[in-house]
Amino acid sequence: MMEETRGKLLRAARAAFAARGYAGASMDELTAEAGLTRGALYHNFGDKRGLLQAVIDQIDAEMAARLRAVGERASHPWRGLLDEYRAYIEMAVEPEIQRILLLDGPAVLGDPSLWPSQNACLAETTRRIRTLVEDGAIPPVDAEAAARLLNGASLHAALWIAASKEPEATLGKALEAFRRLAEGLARP
Amino acid sequence: MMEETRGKLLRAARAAFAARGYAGASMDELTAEAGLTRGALYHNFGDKRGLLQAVIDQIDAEMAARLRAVGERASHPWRGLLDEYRAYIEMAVEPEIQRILLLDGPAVLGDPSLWPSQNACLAETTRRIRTLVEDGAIPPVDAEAAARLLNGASLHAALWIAASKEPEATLGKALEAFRRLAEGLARP
DNA sequence: CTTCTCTACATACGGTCCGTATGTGAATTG
DNA sequence: CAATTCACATACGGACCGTATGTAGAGAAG
Repeated sequence: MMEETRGKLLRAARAAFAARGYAGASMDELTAEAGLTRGALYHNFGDKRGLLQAVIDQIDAEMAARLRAVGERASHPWRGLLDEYRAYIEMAVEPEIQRILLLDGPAVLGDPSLWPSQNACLAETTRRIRTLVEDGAIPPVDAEAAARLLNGASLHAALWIAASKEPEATLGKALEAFRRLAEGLARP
Repeated sequence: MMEETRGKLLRAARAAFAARGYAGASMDELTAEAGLTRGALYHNFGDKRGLLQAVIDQIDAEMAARLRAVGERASHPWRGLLDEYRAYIEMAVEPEIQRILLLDGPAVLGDPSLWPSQNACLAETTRRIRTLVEDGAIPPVDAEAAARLLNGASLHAALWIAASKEPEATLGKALEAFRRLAEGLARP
């Protein structure tokens, strides 16, 4: 079964990329870990970049689903936006996501918005901002531009937190500063 | 003269990293381009990462100087902040800076704020925000947190612009959204 | 039932690249 | 003038990626 092979390789690749980084991950080791050889890998994913792309698509989809769930649980649309970004930052602190999606991904594959996965995370936050504008909850703004900037801010916050000695305190500072910035969107 | 050798290698490395990316740049080619061999490189910079570090320190210092110059030319402190970030975004669109400092740098060396260069750019914008707070121009805010988020937003804006079909229009959208976010800092 | 083809991998090979170990000529020091 | 150090060159080993080739099994064709 080919689908099973792909699954095994994806799991092994996620673990290897997360643990050693894209450049440091050996395809021989990684495939052996999955009980296969590089032949299977090149047959299914084309090359090493293709494998990274597949891993990223998977992670991106998972993150977008988590974001949407968080946003939908919120009592108020504006609160939903803040909750989503809090969740985004917290996810971006996870080593696997940070290493693969935020550091290696852009370096190897270039601008995330050009990825085939279409960057589901970005689409999700863009959609939410657009909804806020359409509902009149915030003044008109280019939703994609705002989402991109807020995503960038969140991502940097996550790098900061991950490298911090006191992650909890740093998270608090980052969230407070983020709220201030986001409120710039809410004012006329 | 050792300083001259370092200079030659740094120039060649900047060009090679910018053109082919860190992973794609061959140290044999790069050193040959400088009229030297890998021996000189390992003697002066330790390893490939050390060379990247040196290149990044150089670029970072240049950017910080440019930022400071822009900020000081401004008529008003708040305007200085906006001008600085406009300049930051415009610099971050330059292929050399984007490729080396923003994409490969974090992937290879990790969080920029931990770099020996101390990230002069971040220090510069942090200093400017702190000044605004101390002068009472904006309400109190954690200057480092705000600077990190705004830098992250700018960086993402630059990636967006660089990948855009119509960079000028995209730059306009990004700057407008950025102004909105920054104004969140200015309100009580 | 036989044969042929096609698929999904495995194996083999070549070339590139990095880091280190070693060599070397010039400058410096005592 | 001998000895040492420095700044760089050369040589070597090992790892890794991509491709070319091999192969066992399944299904189609006749």
